[in-house]
Amino acid sequence: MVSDTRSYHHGDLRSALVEAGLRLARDGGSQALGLRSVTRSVGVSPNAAYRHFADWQTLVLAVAVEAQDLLARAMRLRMDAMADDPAEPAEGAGPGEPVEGAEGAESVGPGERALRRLRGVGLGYIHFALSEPGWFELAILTLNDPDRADAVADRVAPPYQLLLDALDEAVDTGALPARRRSDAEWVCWSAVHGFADLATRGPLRRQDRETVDRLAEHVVNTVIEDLRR
Amino acid sequence: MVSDTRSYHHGDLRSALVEAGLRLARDGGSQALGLRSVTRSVGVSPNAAYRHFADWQTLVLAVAVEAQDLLARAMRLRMDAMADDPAEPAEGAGPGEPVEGAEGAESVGPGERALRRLRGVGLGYIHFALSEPGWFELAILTLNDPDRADAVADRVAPPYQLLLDALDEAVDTGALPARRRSDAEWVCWSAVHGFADLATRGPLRRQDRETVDRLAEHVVNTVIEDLRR
DNA sequence: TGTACATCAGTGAACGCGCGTTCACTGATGTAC
DNA sequence: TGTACATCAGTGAACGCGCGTTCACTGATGTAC
Repeated sequence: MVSDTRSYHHGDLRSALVEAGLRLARDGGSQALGLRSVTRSVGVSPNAAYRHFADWQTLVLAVAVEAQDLLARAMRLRMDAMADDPAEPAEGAGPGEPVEGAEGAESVGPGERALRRLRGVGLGYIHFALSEPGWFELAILTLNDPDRADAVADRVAPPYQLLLDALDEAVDTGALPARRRSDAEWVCWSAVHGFADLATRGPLRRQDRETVDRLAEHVVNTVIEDLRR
Repeated sequence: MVSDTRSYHHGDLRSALVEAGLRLARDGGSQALGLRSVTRSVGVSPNAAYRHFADWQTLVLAVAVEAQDLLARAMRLRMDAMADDPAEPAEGAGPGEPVEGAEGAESVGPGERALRRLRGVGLGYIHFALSEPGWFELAILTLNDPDRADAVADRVAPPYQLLLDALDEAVDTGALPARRRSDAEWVCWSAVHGFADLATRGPLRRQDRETVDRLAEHVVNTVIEDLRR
Protein backbone atom coordinates (compact mmCIF):
# COMPACT_ATOMS: atom_id res chain seq x y z
CA MET A 1 0.00 0.00 0.00
CA VAL A 2 3.05 2.23 0.20
CA SER A 3 4.64 2.16 -3.22
CA ASP A 4 2.57 2.70 -6.30
CA THR A 5 5.57 2.10 -8.53
CA ARG A 6 4.87 -1.42 -9.73
CA SER A 7 8.40 -2.60 -10.10
CA TYR A 8 10.12 -5.92 -9.95
CA HIS A 9 10.45 -5.44 -6.24
CA HIS A 10 7.08 -5.21 -4.69
CA GLY A 11 7.84 -2.85 -1.85
CA ASP A 12 5.95 -4.42 1.02
CA LEU A 13 4.94 -7.85 -0.09
CA ARG A 14 4.55 -9.17 3.41
CA SER A 15 1.75 -6.79 4.33
CA ALA A 16 0.27 -7.16 0.89
CA LEU A 17 0.00 -10.92 1.40
CA VAL A 18 -1.59 -10.57 4.82
CA GLU A 19 -4.04 -8.03 3.48
CA ALA A 20 -4.92 -10.26 0.55
CA GLY A 21 -5.37 -13.14 2.96
CA LEU A 22 -7.74 -11.08 5.03
CA ARG A 23 -9.68 -10.16 1.91
CA LEU A 24 -9.96 -13.78 0.81
CA ALA A 25 -10.82 -15.08 4.26
CA ARG A 26 -13.58 -12.55 4.64
CA ASP A 27 -15.65 -14.41 2.08
CA GLY A 28 -14.23 -17.88 2.17
CA GLY A 29 -12.99 -18.39 5.71
CA SER A 30 -9.81 -20.24 6.47
CA GLN A 31 -10.45 -22.57 3.56
CA ALA A 32 -9.80 -19.73 1.12
CA LEU A 33 -6.33 -19.16 2.53
CA GLY A 34 -4.22 -21.23 0.18
CA LEU A 35 -0.66 -20.15 -0.36
CA ARG A 36 -1.30 -20.18 -4.07
CA SER A 37 -4.61 -18.34 -3.89
CA VAL A 38 -3.13 -15.62 -1.71
CA THR A 39 -0.09 -15.06 -3.89
CA ARG A 40 -2.26 -15.23 -6.99
CA SER A 41 -4.52 -12.57 -5.52
CA VAL A 42 -1.54 -10.26 -5.04
CA GLY A 43 -0.30 -11.03 -8.54
CA VAL A 44 2.95 -12.62 -7.51
CA SER A 45 4.41 -16.07 -8.02
CA PRO A 46 3.61 -18.71 -5.35
CA ASN A 47 7.15 -19.12 -4.10
CA ALA A 48 7.55 -15.39 -3.54
CA ALA A 49 5.75 -15.92 -0.26
CA TYR A 50 8.73 -17.86 1.05
CA ARG A 51 10.76 -14.67 1.22
CA HIS A 52 8.48 -13.48 4.03
CA PHE A 53 7.00 -16.58 5.64
CA ALA A 54 8.67 -19.83 6.61
CA ASP A 55 5.78 -21.79 5.23
CA TRP A 56 2.07 -21.78 4.58
CA GLN A 57 1.02 -22.19 8.22
CA THR A 58 3.01 -19.16 9.26
CA LEU A 59 1.18 -17.08 6.69
CA VAL A 60 -2.19 -18.33 7.90
CA LEU A 61 -1.20 -17.56 11.47
CA ALA A 62 -0.25 -14.01 10.55
CA VAL A 63 -3.65 -13.48 8.96
CA ALA A 64 -5.37 -15.07 11.95
CA VAL A 65 -3.66 -12.65 14.32
CA GLU A 66 -4.94 -9.80 12.18
CA ALA A 67 -8.45 -11.22 12.31
CA GLN A 68 -8.22 -11.46 16.07
CA ASP A 69 -7.32 -7.80 16.23
CA LEU A 70 -10.28 -6.93 14.03
CA LEU A 71 -12.53 -8.86 16.40
CA ALA A 72 -11.11 -7.03 19.40
CA ARG A 73 -11.54 -3.72 17.60
CA ALA A 74 -15.20 -4.43 16.86
CA MET A 75 -15.76 -5.44 20.47
CA ARG A 76 -14.18 -2.24 21.75
CA LEU A 77 -16.41 -0.18 19.51
CA ARG A 78 -19.49 -1.94 20.77
CA MET A 79 -18.37 -1.65 24.38
CA ASP A 80 -17.82 2.08 24.11
CA ALA A 81 -21.09 2.61 22.29
CA MET A 82 -23.05 0.67 24.87
CA ALA A 83 -21.39 2.34 27.80
CA ASP A 84 -22.84 5.65 26.70
CA ASP A 85 -26.13 4.36 25.38
CA PRO A 86 -27.77 1.05 26.24
CA ALA A 87 -29.55 0.94 22.89
CA GLU A 88 -27.65 -0.94 20.22
CA PRO A 89 -25.63 1.08 17.75
CA ALA A 90 -27.20 1.27 14.32
CA GLU A 91 -24.92 -1.06 12.45
CA GLY A 92 -22.96 -4.17 13.24
CA ALA A 93 -19.35 -4.94 13.81
CA GLY A 94 -17.13 -3.40 11.16
CA PRO A 95 -15.39 -0.05 11.34
CA GLY A 96 -18.68 1.79 11.73
CA GLU A 97 -19.58 5.05 13.40
CA PRO A 98 -19.90 4.97 17.21
CA VAL A 99 -23.35 6.66 17.26
CA GLU A 100 -23.00 9.78 19.33
CA GLY A 101 -25.45 10.11 22.25
CA ALA A 102 -28.69 9.07 20.59
CA GLU A 103 -31.48 9.63 23.11
CA GLY A 104 -30.74 8.70 26.71
CA ALA A 105 -28.16 11.42 27.11
CA GLU A 106 -28.21 11.56 30.92
CA SER A 107 -25.00 10.14 32.38
CA VAL A 108 -24.94 6.78 34.17
CA GLY A 109 -23.05 5.55 37.22
CA PRO A 110 -19.75 3.69 36.98
CA GLY A 111 -21.33 0.37 38.00
CA GLU A 112 -23.96 0.56 35.31
CA ARG A 113 -21.32 1.63 32.83
CA ALA A 114 -19.21 -1.41 33.73
CA LEU A 115 -22.17 -3.71 33.25
CA ARG A 116 -22.91 -2.19 29.90
CA ARG A 117 -19.33 -2.64 28.83
CA LEU A 118 -19.50 -6.26 29.96
CA ARG A 119 -22.61 -6.74 27.85
CA GLY A 120 -20.76 -5.02 25.03
CA VAL A 121 -18.02 -7.62 25.24
CA GLY A 122 -20.48 -10.42 24.63
CA LEU A 123 -22.65 -8.70 22.06
CA GLY A 124 -19.63 -7.37 20.22
CA TYR A 125 -18.19 -10.85 20.01
CA ILE A 126 -21.45 -12.31 18.75
CA HIS A 127 -22.20 -9.57 16.28
CA PHE A 128 -18.74 -9.77 14.81
CA ALA A 129 -19.24 -13.50 14.33
CA LEU A 130 -22.54 -12.85 12.57
CA SER A 131 -21.35 -9.97 10.42
CA GLU A 132 -17.96 -11.40 9.52
CA PRO A 133 -18.19 -15.17 9.81
CA GLY A 134 -15.10 -15.67 7.67
CA TRP A 135 -12.93 -13.45 9.83
CA PHE A 136 -14.47 -14.89 12.97
CA GLU A 137 -13.62 -18.43 11.93
CA LEU A 138 -10.07 -17.31 11.37
CA ALA A 139 -9.88 -15.43 14.65
CA ILE A 140 -10.75 -18.52 16.66
CA LEU A 141 -8.77 -20.84 14.44
CA THR A 142 -6.31 -23.17 16.08
CA LEU A 143 -3.96 -25.16 13.96
CA ASN A 144 -3.42 -28.78 14.77
CA ASP A 145 0.32 -28.69 14.67
CA PRO A 146 1.25 -28.79 18.36
CA ASP A 147 4.36 -26.64 18.16
CA ARG A 148 2.92 -24.17 15.78
CA ALA A 149 -0.26 -23.40 17.67
CA ASP A 150 1.66 -22.02 20.61
CA ALA A 151 2.96 -19.16 18.53
CA VAL A 152 -0.51 -17.65 18.64
CA ALA A 153 -1.75 -19.37 21.76
CA ASP A 154 1.00 -17.85 23.86
CA ARG A 155 -0.02 -14.30 23.24
CA VAL A 156 -3.01 -13.30 25.33
CA ALA A 157 -5.76 -12.92 22.78
CA PRO A 158 -6.98 -9.33 22.77
CA PRO A 159 -10.66 -10.33 22.80
CA TYR A 160 -10.03 -12.42 25.89
CA GLN A 161 -8.21 -9.56 27.55
CA LEU A 162 -11.21 -7.33 26.95
CA LEU A 163 -13.41 -9.81 28.79
CA LEU A 164 -11.04 -10.05 31.73
CA ASP A 165 -10.79 -6.28 31.99
CA ALA A 166 -14.53 -5.80 31.80
CA LEU A 167 -15.09 -8.35 34.54
CA ASP A 168 -12.49 -6.72 36.76
CA GLU A 169 -14.03 -3.34 36.15
CA ALA A 170 -17.44 -4.72 37.10
CA VAL A 171 -16.02 -6.01 40.37
CA ASP A 172 -14.14 -2.78 41.08
CA THR A 173 -17.26 -0.69 40.69
CA GLY A 174 -19.23 -3.05 42.88
CA ALA A 175 -21.53 -4.11 40.07
CA LEU A 176 -20.37 -7.70 40.38
CA PRO A 177 -19.86 -9.42 43.76
CA ALA A 178 -16.18 -10.24 44.23
CA ARG A 179 -17.02 -13.79 45.29
CA ARG A 180 -18.54 -14.36 41.84
CA ARG A 181 -15.46 -13.19 40.00
CA SER A 182 -13.58 -16.45 40.23
CA ASP A 183 -13.78 -18.38 36.96
CA ALA A 184 -16.54 -16.06 35.79
CA GLU A 185 -14.65 -15.54 32.55
CA TRP A 186 -15.20 -19.15 31.60
CA VAL A 187 -18.92 -18.97 32.18
CA CYS A 188 -19.17 -15.80 30.12
CA TRP A 189 -16.84 -16.88 27.39
CA SER A 190 -18.47 -20.30 27.08
CA ALA A 191 -21.93 -18.85 26.70
CA VAL A 192 -20.95 -16.13 24.28
CA HIS A 193 -18.62 -18.25 22.19
CA GLY A 194 -21.09 -21.11 22.13
CA PHE A 195 -23.88 -18.87 20.97
CA ALA A 196 -21.66 -17.40 18.27
CA ASP A 197 -20.84 -20.87 17.02
CA LEU A 198 -24.46 -22.03 17.08
CA ALA A 199 -25.46 -18.89 15.23
CA THR A 200 -22.81 -19.07 12.53
CA ARG A 201 -22.24 -22.79 11.94
CA GLY A 202 -24.91 -24.43 14.07
CA PRO A 203 -28.68 -24.78 14.05
CA LEU A 204 -29.33 -21.05 14.35
CA ARG A 205 -27.35 -20.43 11.21
CA ARG A 206 -30.42 -20.01 9.03
CA GLN A 207 -32.59 -18.10 11.45
CA ASP A 208 -33.44 -14.55 10.46
CA ARG A 209 -31.16 -11.94 11.92
CA GLU A 210 -33.86 -10.43 14.11
CA THR A 211 -34.52 -13.65 16.00
CA VAL A 212 -30.83 -14.32 16.41
CA ASP A 213 -30.23 -10.81 17.74
CA ARG A 214 -33.03 -11.22 20.23
CA LEU A 215 -31.67 -14.56 21.43
CA ALA A 216 -28.16 -13.17 21.62
CA GLU A 217 -29.31 -10.42 23.93
CA HIS A 218 -31.28 -12.91 25.96
CA VAL A 219 -28.26 -15.16 26.43
CA VAL A 220 -25.87 -12.34 27.28
CA ASN A 221 -28.27 -10.65 29.65
CA THR A 222 -29.20 -13.89 31.39
CA VAL A 223 -25.62 -14.87 32.01
CA ILE A 224 -24.59 -11.45 33.27
CA GLU A 225 -27.64 -10.85 35.40
CA ASP A 226 -27.30 -14.26 37.01
CA LEU A 227 -23.65 -13.64 37.71
CA ARG A 228 -24.53 -10.65 39.85
CA ARG A 229 -26.60 -12.58 42.41
CA MET B 1 -20.14 -57.37 9.93
CA VAL B 2 -22.67 -59.96 8.70
CA SER B 3 -20.84 -62.07 6.14
CA ASP B 4 -17.43 -63.49 6.91
CA THR B 5 -17.18 -64.96 3.41
CA ARG B 6 -14.82 -62.51 1.76
CA SER B 7 -16.14 -62.75 -1.75
CA TYR B 8 -16.27 -60.48 -4.70
CA HIS B 9 -19.48 -59.09 -3.34
CA HIS B 10 -18.84 -57.54 -0.01
CA GLY B 11 -22.15 -58.22 1.68
CA ASP B 12 -22.84 -54.96 3.38
CA LEU B 13 -20.43 -52.44 2.02
CA ARG B 14 -22.54 -49.47 2.98
CA SER B 15 -22.35 -50.16 6.71
CA ALA B 16 -18.74 -51.19 6.36
CA LEU B 17 -17.91 -47.81 4.87
CA VAL B 18 -19.76 -45.92 7.57
CA GLU B 19 -18.05 -47.97 10.26
CA ALA B 20 -14.66 -47.39 8.70
CA GLY B 21 -15.45 -43.69 8.48
CA LEU B 22 -16.28 -43.66 12.17
CA ARG B 23 -13.05 -45.45 12.96
CA LEU B 24 -11.00 -42.98 10.92
CA ALA B 25 -12.82 -39.92 12.23
CA ARG B 26 -12.26 -41.02 15.81
CA ASP B 27 -8.57 -40.23 15.48
CA GLY B 28 -8.47 -37.75 12.65
CA GLY B 29 -11.75 -35.88 12.80
CA SER B 30 -13.62 -34.89 9.69
CA GLN B 31 -10.35 -34.29 7.91
CA ALA B 32 -9.62 -38.00 7.90
CA LEU B 33 -12.84 -38.74 6.04
CA GLY B 34 -11.64 -38.82 2.46
CA LEU B 35 -13.52 -40.99 0.04
CA ARG B 36 -10.29 -42.68 -0.86
CA SER B 37 -9.09 -43.15 2.69
CA VAL B 38 -12.39 -44.66 3.74
CA THR B 39 -12.59 -47.10 0.85
CA ARG B 40 -8.91 -47.92 1.28
CA SER B 41 -9.53 -48.70 4.91
CA VAL B 42 -12.25 -51.17 3.95
CA GLY B 43 -10.03 -52.67 1.27
CA VAL B 44 -12.19 -51.75 -1.65
CA SER B 45 -11.64 -49.63 -4.74
CA PRO B 46 -12.49 -45.92 -4.42
CA ASN B 47 -15.35 -45.93 -6.89
CA ALA B 48 -17.08 -48.80 -5.12
CA ALA B 49 -18.46 -46.20 -2.74
CA TYR B 50 -20.58 -44.77 -5.53
CA ARG B 51 -22.79 -47.86 -5.42
CA HIS B 52 -23.99 -46.76 -2.00
CA PHE B 53 -23.52 -43.01 -1.81
CA ALA B 54 -24.29 -40.35 -4.37
CA ASP B 55 -21.00 -38.65 -3.63
CA TRP B 56 -18.42 -37.93 -0.99
CA GLN B 57 -20.52 -35.45 0.98
CA THR B 58 -23.33 -37.96 1.37
CA LEU B 59 -20.90 -40.43 2.86
CA VAL B 60 -19.58 -37.85 5.29
CA LEU B 61 -23.12 -36.96 6.26
CA ALA B 62 -23.96 -40.59 6.99
CA VAL B 63 -20.95 -40.86 9.29
CA ALA B 64 -21.85 -37.56 10.95
CA VAL B 65 -25.33 -38.82 11.75
CA GLU B 66 -23.79 -41.87 13.37
CA ALA B 67 -21.47 -39.65 15.43
CA GLN B 68 -24.44 -37.60 16.55
CA ASP B 69 -26.10 -40.77 17.78
CA LEU B 70 -22.98 -41.76 19.67
CA LEU B 71 -23.00 -38.37 21.34
CA ALA B 72 -26.63 -38.75 22.32
CA ARG B 73 -25.95 -42.23 23.63
CA ALA B 74 -23.10 -41.01 25.83
CA MET B 75 -25.27 -38.19 27.12
CA ARG B 76 -28.07 -40.59 28.01
CA LEU B 77 -25.65 -42.80 29.93
CA ARG B 78 -24.38 -39.85 31.91
CA MET B 79 -27.89 -38.57 32.58
CA ASP B 80 -29.04 -41.91 33.93
CA ALA B 81 -25.93 -42.36 36.02
CA MET B 82 -26.24 -38.90 37.55
CA ALA B 83 -29.93 -39.26 38.24
CA ASP B 84 -29.18 -42.10 40.62
CA ASP B 85 -25.91 -40.77 41.96
CA PRO B 86 -24.70 -37.20 41.82
CA ALA B 87 -21.08 -38.33 41.87
CA GLU B 88 -19.54 -38.69 38.44
CA PRO B 89 -19.37 -42.20 36.99
CA ALA B 90 -15.88 -43.64 36.94
CA GLU B 91 -15.14 -43.35 33.24
CA GLY B 92 -15.96 -40.95 30.49
CA ALA B 93 -18.20 -41.01 27.49
CA GLY B 94 -17.92 -44.27 25.58
CA PRO B 95 -20.04 -47.42 26.02
CA GLY B 96 -19.01 -47.75 29.66
CA GLU B 97 -20.74 -49.33 32.62
CA PRO B 98 -23.50 -47.28 34.30
CA VAL B 99 -21.99 -47.63 37.81
CA GLU B 100 -24.65 -49.22 39.96
CA GLY B 101 -25.58 -47.31 43.17
CA ALA B 102 -22.15 -46.38 44.48
CA GLU B 103 -22.64 -44.79 47.89
CA GLY B 104 -25.55 -42.38 48.27
CA ALA B 105 -28.13 -45.13 47.83
CA GLU B 106 -31.07 -43.29 49.36
CA SER B 107 -33.63 -42.31 46.70
CA VAL B 108 -34.07 -38.67 45.66
CA GLY B 109 -37.15 -36.66 44.77
CA PRO B 110 -38.31 -36.15 41.17
CA GLY B 111 -37.27 -32.51 41.14
CA GLU B 112 -33.74 -33.27 42.20
CA ARG B 113 -33.64 -36.14 39.75
CA ALA B 114 -34.69 -33.79 36.94
CA LEU B 115 -31.97 -31.33 37.86
CA ARG B 116 -29.38 -34.06 37.93
CA ARG B 117 -30.48 -35.23 34.52
CA LEU B 118 -30.22 -31.67 33.27
CA ARG B 119 -26.70 -31.47 34.61
CA GLY B 120 -26.06 -34.80 32.95
CA VAL B 121 -27.05 -33.35 29.60
CA GLY B 122 -24.40 -30.69 29.87
CA LEU B 123 -21.66 -32.77 31.41
CA GLY B 124 -22.34 -35.66 29.05
CA TYR B 125 -22.00 -33.31 26.10
CA ILE B 126 -18.77 -31.84 27.39
CA HIS B 127 -17.20 -35.11 28.41
CA PHE B 128 -17.97 -36.68 25.08
CA ALA B 129 -16.27 -33.75 23.39
CA LEU B 130 -13.22 -34.24 25.59
CA SER B 131 -13.04 -38.02 25.31
CA GLU B 132 -13.86 -38.27 21.63
CA PRO B 133 -12.89 -34.99 20.01
CA GLY B 134 -12.85 -36.55 16.54
CA TRP B 135 -16.37 -37.83 16.81
CA PHE B 136 -17.52 -34.64 18.46
CA GLU B 137 -16.19 -32.53 15.63
CA LEU B 138 -18.09 -34.71 13.23
CA ALA B 139 -21.29 -34.63 15.29
CA ILE B 140 -21.45 -30.85 15.17
CA LEU B 141 -20.19 -30.63 11.61
CA THR B 142 -22.18 -28.59 9.16
CA LEU B 143 -21.30 -28.70 5.54
CA ASN B 144 -21.17 -25.50 3.59
CA ASP B 145 -23.26 -26.66 0.69
CA PRO B 146 -26.61 -24.96 1.38
CA ASP B 147 -28.86 -27.70 -0.03
CA ARG B 148 -26.89 -30.51 1.42
CA ALA B 149 -26.77 -29.31 4.99
CA ASP B 150 -30.51 -29.49 5.34
CA ALA B 151 -30.45 -33.25 5.00
CA VAL B 152 -28.98 -33.44 8.47
CA ALA B 153 -30.20 -30.12 9.77
CA ASP B 154 -33.83 -31.06 9.19
CA ARG B 155 -33.79 -33.98 11.56
CA VAL B 156 -34.01 -32.89 15.17
CA ALA B 157 -30.61 -33.74 16.50
CA PRO B 158 -30.93 -36.34 19.26
CA PRO B 159 -28.57 -34.46 21.60
CA TYR B 160 -30.71 -31.35 21.25
CA GLN B 161 -33.86 -33.36 21.91
CA LEU B 162 -32.32 -34.65 25.14
CA LEU B 163 -31.78 -31.08 26.29
CA LEU B 164 -35.35 -30.05 25.47
CA ASP B 165 -36.75 -33.08 27.28
CA ALA B 166 -34.61 -32.52 30.33
CA LEU B 167 -35.67 -28.88 30.54
CA ASP B 168 -39.33 -29.82 30.20
CA GLU B 169 -38.95 -32.45 32.88
CA ALA B 170 -37.35 -29.90 35.18
CA VAL B 171 -40.32 -27.59 34.68
CA ASP B 172 -42.85 -30.40 35.13
CA THR B 173 -41.36 -31.41 38.46
CA GLY B 174 -41.26 -27.82 39.62
CA ALA B 175 -37.47 -27.74 39.79
CA LEU B 176 -37.37 -24.98 37.19
CA PRO B 177 -39.76 -22.01 37.23
CA ALA B 178 -41.98 -22.13 34.14
CA ARG B 179 -41.35 -18.47 33.41
CA ARG B 180 -37.65 -19.32 32.97
CA ARG B 181 -38.33 -22.09 30.48
CA SER B 182 -38.65 -19.85 27.45
CA ASP B 183 -35.45 -19.85 25.41
CA ALA B 184 -33.64 -21.56 28.26
CA GLU B 185 -32.37 -24.16 25.80
CA TRP B 186 -30.30 -21.53 24.05
CA VAL B 187 -28.69 -20.34 27.23
CA CYS B 188 -27.86 -23.90 28.24
CA TRP B 189 -26.75 -25.04 24.84
CA SER B 190 -24.62 -21.97 24.26
CA ALA B 191 -22.77 -22.36 27.53
CA VAL B 192 -22.22 -26.08 27.20
CA HIS B 193 -21.32 -26.07 23.55
CA GLY B 194 -19.08 -23.07 23.98
CA PHE B 195 -17.23 -24.70 26.82
CA ALA B 196 -16.82 -27.88 24.81
CA ASP B 197 -15.34 -25.90 21.95
CA LEU B 198 -13.00 -23.92 24.19
CA ALA B 199 -11.89 -27.14 25.82
CA THR B 200 -11.27 -29.10 22.63
CA ARG B 201 -10.07 -26.52 20.12
CA GLY B 202 -9.77 -23.37 22.18
CA PRO B 203 -7.50 -22.01 24.88
CA LEU B 204 -8.41 -24.73 27.41
CA ARG B 205 -7.26 -27.40 24.99
CA ARG B 206 -3.95 -27.97 26.73
CA GLN B 207 -5.14 -27.67 30.29
CA ASP B 208 -4.89 -30.82 32.37
CA ARG B 209 -8.04 -32.87 32.48
CA GLU B 210 -8.65 -32.23 36.16
CA THR B 211 -8.83 -28.47 35.77
CA VAL B 212 -11.04 -28.76 32.74
CA ASP B 213 -13.42 -31.10 34.55
CA ARG B 214 -13.63 -28.72 37.46
CA LEU B 215 -14.37 -25.77 35.19
CA ALA B 216 -16.91 -27.81 33.25
CA GLU B 217 -18.82 -28.55 36.42
CA HIS B 218 -18.57 -24.94 37.46
CA VAL B 219 -20.00 -23.72 34.17
CA VAL B 220 -22.81 -26.27 34.07
CA ASN B 221 -23.76 -25.77 37.70
CA THR B 222 -23.66 -22.01 37.45
CA VAL B 223 -25.90 -21.88 34.43
CA ILE B 224 -28.42 -24.33 35.82
CA GLU B 225 -28.50 -22.90 39.32
CA ASP B 226 -28.98 -19.41 37.96
CA LEU B 227 -31.77 -20.57 35.70
CA ARG B 228 -33.78 -21.68 38.72
CA ARG B 229 -34.04 -18.27 40.31
C1' DT C 1 -33.20 -79.85 -11.62
C1' DG C 2 -30.81 -77.42 -14.95
C1' DT C 3 -29.89 -73.73 -17.96
C1' DA C 4 -30.15 -68.78 -20.06
C1' DC C 5 -29.99 -64.37 -18.98
C1' DA C 6 -30.75 -59.91 -16.64
C1' DT C 7 -29.17 -57.46 -12.84
C1' DC C 8 -26.18 -56.22 -9.38
C1' DA C 9 -21.73 -54.92 -7.05
C1' DG C 10 -17.58 -54.72 -7.56
C1' DT C 11 -12.57 -53.68 -10.40
C1' DG C 12 -8.74 -51.11 -12.86
C1' DA C 13 -7.21 -47.33 -15.15
C1' DA C 14 -7.40 -42.84 -16.07
C1' DC C 15 -9.28 -37.86 -15.93
C1' DG C 16 -8.12 -33.11 -14.40
C1' DC C 17 -7.26 -30.45 -10.59
C1' DG C 18 -4.95 -27.73 -7.09
C1' DC C 19 -2.05 -28.03 -3.54
C1' DG C 20 2.69 -26.78 -0.78
C1' DT C 21 7.30 -26.84 -1.75
C1' DT C 22 12.03 -26.80 -4.06
C1' DC C 23 15.36 -25.69 -7.63
C1' DA C 24 18.26 -22.80 -10.30
C1' DC C 25 17.72 -18.42 -12.09
C1' DT C 26 17.71 -13.12 -12.88
C1' DG C 27 16.48 -8.45 -12.42
C1' DA C 28 16.69 -4.65 -9.01
C1' DT C 29 18.81 -2.34 -5.13
C1' DG C 30 22.19 -0.33 -2.39
C1' DT C 31 26.84 0.16 -0.66
C1' DA C 32 32.21 0.55 -0.67
C1' DC C 33 35.89 2.67 -2.70
C1' DT D 1 30.71 11.11 -9.32
C1' DG D 2 31.22 6.73 -11.20
C1' DT D 3 31.93 1.93 -11.14
C1' DA D 4 32.24 -3.05 -9.16
C1' DC D 5 30.01 -6.09 -6.63
C1' DA D 6 27.34 -8.31 -2.90
C1' DT D 7 22.82 -8.80 -1.45
C1' DC D 8 18.10 -8.92 -1.84
C1' DA D 9 13.41 -10.07 -3.78
C1' DG D 10 11.39 -11.68 -7.06
C1' DT D 11 10.49 -15.41 -11.49
C1' DG D 12 9.51 -19.84 -14.07
C1' DA D 13 9.34 -24.51 -14.21
C1' DA D 14 8.89 -28.60 -12.13
C1' DC D 15 8.42 -32.02 -8.06
C1' DG D 16 5.26 -35.42 -5.98
C1' DC D 17 1.05 -35.91 -3.88
C1' DG D 18 -3.72 -37.01 -2.99
C1' DC D 19 -8.02 -35.77 -4.05
C1' DG D 20 -13.20 -36.77 -6.06
C1' DT D 21 -15.04 -38.55 -10.03
C1' DT D 22 -15.92 -41.08 -14.57
C1' DC D 23 -15.33 -44.72 -17.92
C1' DA D 24 -15.76 -49.26 -19.72
C1' DC D 25 -15.31 -53.56 -17.78
C1' DT D 26 -16.24 -58.29 -15.38
C1' DG D 27 -17.22 -61.49 -11.89
C1' DA D 28 -21.06 -62.93 -8.83
C1' DT D 29 -25.90 -63.45 -7.84
C1' DG D 30 -30.49 -64.67 -8.40
C1' DT D 31 -34.60 -65.50 -11.06
C1' DA D 32 -37.75 -67.37 -15.00
C1' DC D 33 -38.87 -71.18 -17.47
